[in-house]
Amino acid sequence: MREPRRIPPATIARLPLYLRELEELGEAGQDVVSSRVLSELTQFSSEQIRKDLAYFGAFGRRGIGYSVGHLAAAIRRILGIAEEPELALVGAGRLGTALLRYLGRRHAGLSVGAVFDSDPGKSMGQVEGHRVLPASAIAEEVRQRKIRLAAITVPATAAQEVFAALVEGGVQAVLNFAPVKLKHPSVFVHNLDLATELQALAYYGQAKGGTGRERPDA
Amino acid sequence: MREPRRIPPATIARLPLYLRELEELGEAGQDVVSSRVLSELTQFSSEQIRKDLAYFGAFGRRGIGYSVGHLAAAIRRILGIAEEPELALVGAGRLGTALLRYLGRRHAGLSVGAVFDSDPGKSMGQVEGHRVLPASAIAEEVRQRKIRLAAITVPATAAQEVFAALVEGGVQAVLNFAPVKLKHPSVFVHNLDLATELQALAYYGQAKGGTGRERPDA
DNA sequence: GGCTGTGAACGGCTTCACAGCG
DNA sequence: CGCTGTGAAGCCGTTCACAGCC
Repeated sequence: MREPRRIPPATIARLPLYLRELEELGEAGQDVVSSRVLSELTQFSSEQIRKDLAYFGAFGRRGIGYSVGHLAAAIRRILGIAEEPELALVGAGRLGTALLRYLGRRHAGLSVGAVFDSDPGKSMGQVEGHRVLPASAIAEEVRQRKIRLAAITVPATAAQEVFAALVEGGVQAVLNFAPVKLKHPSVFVHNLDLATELQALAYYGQAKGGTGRERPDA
Repeated sequence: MREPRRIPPATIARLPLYLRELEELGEAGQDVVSSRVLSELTQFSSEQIRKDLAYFGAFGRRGIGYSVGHLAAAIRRILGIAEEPELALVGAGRLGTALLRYLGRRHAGLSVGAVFDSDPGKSMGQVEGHRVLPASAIAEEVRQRKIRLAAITVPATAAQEVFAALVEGGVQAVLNFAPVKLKHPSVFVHNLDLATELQALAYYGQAKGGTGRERPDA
């Protein structure tokens, strides 16, 4: 079975975590790894790991395990980070800068294609080594550079407008940190509000609330 | 049916989003809201909203809808943010500072109880109006102030150690941004690696990858 | 008539059990 | 014998359909 119409989103969300462990194993000199070992590292069941990978093909060798290097390369291809796609970042505030640092420090397979900010002061300068363009240039710049990925780290009031410009420029997938639910029929949006995450966390911090188990999805 | 043993995590994750819309409705002067209207605002189905709320009791009036104020208060109680619990933040870098700003700007129902950083320079100063304590003080400070919630925004190498100190201090729930999978049998952990999120996003930014639909879980 | 609350049906993800190779 | 790959079963959350109230 190769690449059915639709892969479970839960599977896609786990692939980067497998990749993270594979890269560590590779740096440690490991050539081969079994789903059992990956299971211990990631805390996902070994069957689940095998099933996730099987959606995309047969990468392992029976009786042996998976080649660390080959599997990592396969996951990068699947995720589309093998060719280092460019990311557009809108909002060069604290959170945006934090993201730029993350990407600069670790090699995630993503490059920063463009950084935007509506603040003229920031628009003139540089942030984390990237030139900052004015928000008014979003649509054109994104289109010209054929950027498909974007992250929005602007205040709530600006998010909708910025999103429209990104969509106009042809962006295909957006990670939105602003506390506004963005939606579009043909663009993938992942809304990730940090305040909301903390509020959900609070539930599990209550005496009676949490069972002590880890959250199953993350 | 009132408060069964275990509430679906997906339900808990949606409650803050309902709350966000309820607060906006309240500021707009709305007294009553139907699950239909909440559905349009949040993009979750009205049945799902009703079912989520029904886990905790019957808050609505048939034929009328839900009282905006009462429902908001109920959700705050359920999440445990009615009494404004304190949060411990470890790591006063870019991301940590961004989080502090988020919490300062919006009233999320959480207060910042303590901020820690291993950098002596930061430990002496203030960040976003909060005094920064040395990482060595984590366990004792958390225990003394009875802090149950924590966020970790430190580099990967420090995360495990910091986590151990928080657990020692008696923390009950942790939001971990470091690219390390933290786990503990009696403490709830939500691992949220931003680089990982971006890598998963890349999948949906591919030509063939995404169907254009929004991610169902967020 | 409108809207909530909820058992039943449905669907999708996970777990189980095992067949298939090395 | 070890480990992968996979149909089948189980489970959990969402959707459906409707009863119950206002």
